Amino acid sequence: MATSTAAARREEARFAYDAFLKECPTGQLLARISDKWVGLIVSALGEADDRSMRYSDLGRKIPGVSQKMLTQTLRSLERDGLVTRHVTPTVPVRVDYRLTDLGSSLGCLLSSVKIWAENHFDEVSAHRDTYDRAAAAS
Amino acid sequence: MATSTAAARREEARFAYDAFLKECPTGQLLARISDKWVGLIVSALGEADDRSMRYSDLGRKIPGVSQKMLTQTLRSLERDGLVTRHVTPTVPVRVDYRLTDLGSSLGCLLSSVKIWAENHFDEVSAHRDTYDRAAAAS
DNA sequence: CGGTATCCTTGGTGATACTG
DNA sequence: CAGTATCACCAAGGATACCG
Repeated sequence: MATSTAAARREEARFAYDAFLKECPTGQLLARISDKWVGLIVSALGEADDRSMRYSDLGRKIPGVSQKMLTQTLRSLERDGLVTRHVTPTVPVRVDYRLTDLGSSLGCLLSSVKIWAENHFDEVSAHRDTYDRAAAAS
Repeated sequence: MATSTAAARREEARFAYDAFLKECPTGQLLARISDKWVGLIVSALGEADDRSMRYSDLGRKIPGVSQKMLTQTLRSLERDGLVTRHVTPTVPVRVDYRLTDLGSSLGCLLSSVKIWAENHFDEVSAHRDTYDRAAAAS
């Protein structure tokens, strides 16, 4: 029936997208890396002394992150082999997360992006003002 | 009143977060750069011959992107001065988006990240398998 | 301290249709 | 062709409370 046209097309589109993801896994990985929290966590870890930090220190260093996202992101990073999780079974448990060599290599790139952001922020800001003023003048 | 404790705390937290954004605009910019579509669009544009592409070519080159997201992302990039929008008023209107020098400098960094993703994908994949097998063995 | 489980809101995202 | 506008949806993300 024609009633299922939209649904069918939708399913088809989703299938095509999934197929794309399988054929182009790089895009998948790139999307993961391009995650907001991944960038912040990895660069925070990269700036740390020993490339390692405690869970709560990370939470403090990255304002605005919830426990959930912190844990979730760290888990996925651990799964991807970018960080390692070291548990010290003292009385108050201590957990450290440390960048692996793989993670460090990514960390270098991400911190260069971060540095770019720092260096060009005022420039971007100026462009925004210009753009907004032009829009307001309409 | 005690009844508004949760709401108050929430508002306070939001305020603190906004304050953070103002004090640390770099994070804001970093979050914007770390957008999924920003990465894909900028690197697509960076790989183009003249660093410029037509709207519909971009849509075709980046599978899975909707018109909405494409337009929206391009607008924000234009606002930030990373791309320019050039309209050729022919009969079927032709619109080209081109990376600015600022955008190109970011494009270099993002494509290095993309290259990293390509080079290390199998490594990450291997880590994932190991991790998943360990989890399944529990 | 370092999580996990639960609920709930928000907004990102896509489908559709319409304009110039 | 290149948008804009609207709706509808679902999953990401945050708040909260509870374990080890």
